[in-house]
Amino acid sequence: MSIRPPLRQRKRQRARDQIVAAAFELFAERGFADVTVADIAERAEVGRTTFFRYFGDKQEVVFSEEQALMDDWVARHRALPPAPDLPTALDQTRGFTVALVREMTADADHFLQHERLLAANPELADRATRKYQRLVEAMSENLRAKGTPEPAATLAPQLALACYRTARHVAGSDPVALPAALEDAFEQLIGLSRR
Amino acid sequence: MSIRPPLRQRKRQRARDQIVAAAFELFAERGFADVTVADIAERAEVGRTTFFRYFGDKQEVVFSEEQALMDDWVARHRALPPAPDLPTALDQTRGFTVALVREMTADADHFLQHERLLAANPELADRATRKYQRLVEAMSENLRAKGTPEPAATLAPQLALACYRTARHVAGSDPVALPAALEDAFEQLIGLSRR
DNA sequence: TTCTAACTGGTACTCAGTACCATAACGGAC
DNA sequence: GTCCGTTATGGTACTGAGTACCAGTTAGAA
Repeated sequence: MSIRPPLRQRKRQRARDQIVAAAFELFAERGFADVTVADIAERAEVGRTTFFRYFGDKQEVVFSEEQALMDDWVARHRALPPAPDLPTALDQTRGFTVALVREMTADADHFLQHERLLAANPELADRATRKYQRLVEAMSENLRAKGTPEPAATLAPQLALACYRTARHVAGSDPVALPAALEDAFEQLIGLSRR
Repeated sequence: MSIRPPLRQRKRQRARDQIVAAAFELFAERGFADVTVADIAERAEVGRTTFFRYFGDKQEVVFSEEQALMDDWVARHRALPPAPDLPTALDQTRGFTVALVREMTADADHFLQHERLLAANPELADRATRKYQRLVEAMSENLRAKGTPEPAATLAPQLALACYRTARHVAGSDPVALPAALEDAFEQLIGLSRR
């Protein structure tokens, strides 16, 4: 007896996959703004209503995969050892963030496709910002739970985000240059201590 | 002959003010989500079309005053002396940001009213985040124009934003505690150097 | 006064997102 | 297999944001 999930669940997954595939096809053809939810539903061969049952809004489908990844990384972050002060927390966050970004940019094509969508649609970039913000807050929450005092628990992940944004600016949308730029930004930040 | 602007311009300003006043009244009465643009237009005694001529969307009216303030602060930032390296840039940015936040929180009632709106409406908080991000980018632009090298030009303002967010988390929505919390966050950050 | 440009508000439209409902299909019971 | 409750589906109908267009009005200059 195989461990495959029940039919219900498989159907759900298939419908979801169809919607995502249809959406990305259409976005690539016509751009995010010129695709309606009805278009996506039609190509995915589901009702318009069904689309909204799987995704809260049109933007959400763009981040469907990222969300799962992020949840995974938050869980991994929870397993990290305690960091009792800011320098320790920052160093730990540095290692974690660099690893996260390396994974995010590992599939360069996928990363670039996503980048292009965000670059062409400010509303999507805003949504991405919101996602990052939530990730950072989850990291702070984890640190706090393991005894890192305030404001270090909040500050360390926020500083990591600052480094990430800086790297994003310096490296443009080059997925290869991004990890190195991120390391450099952290170097500059930590380098404040050796002066 | 007085230096008052021509009638056209005064009328424009009055219409704009009426819309803003009507909007904030209604938001206070019913909350942002339960007020339609048609409601605002009606109370302001203008057509629905006119509303959209003054504000790009319903959210924008919430930030109408903040936007003018920010433009002003960006101009002031442009007049700051050059900062040739990261420590200098960070120190300069620290002073600037603290002053900015002190002004923002000076009118405690106004600040709190705004806070409540953002707290109750995540979409508005997102929009605020976008505004901050633009402010930070403008600051980076200024630094770059005056010769601050990368990544310091990008990093310094991003670090300031990290401190601000940290302060926001620590101080909650207390406008009195916020400036002090911000100073503390900067202390922690700069304090990395004295270790 | 007259002409032009700017401003206005109305109509009509598209589309996102929500509420509701009747129907179909899964999956467990016997 | 049959029956039944739960869950998923897709359709209809609605609200409200935002856009395009247009005809009428008004400021301000000639």
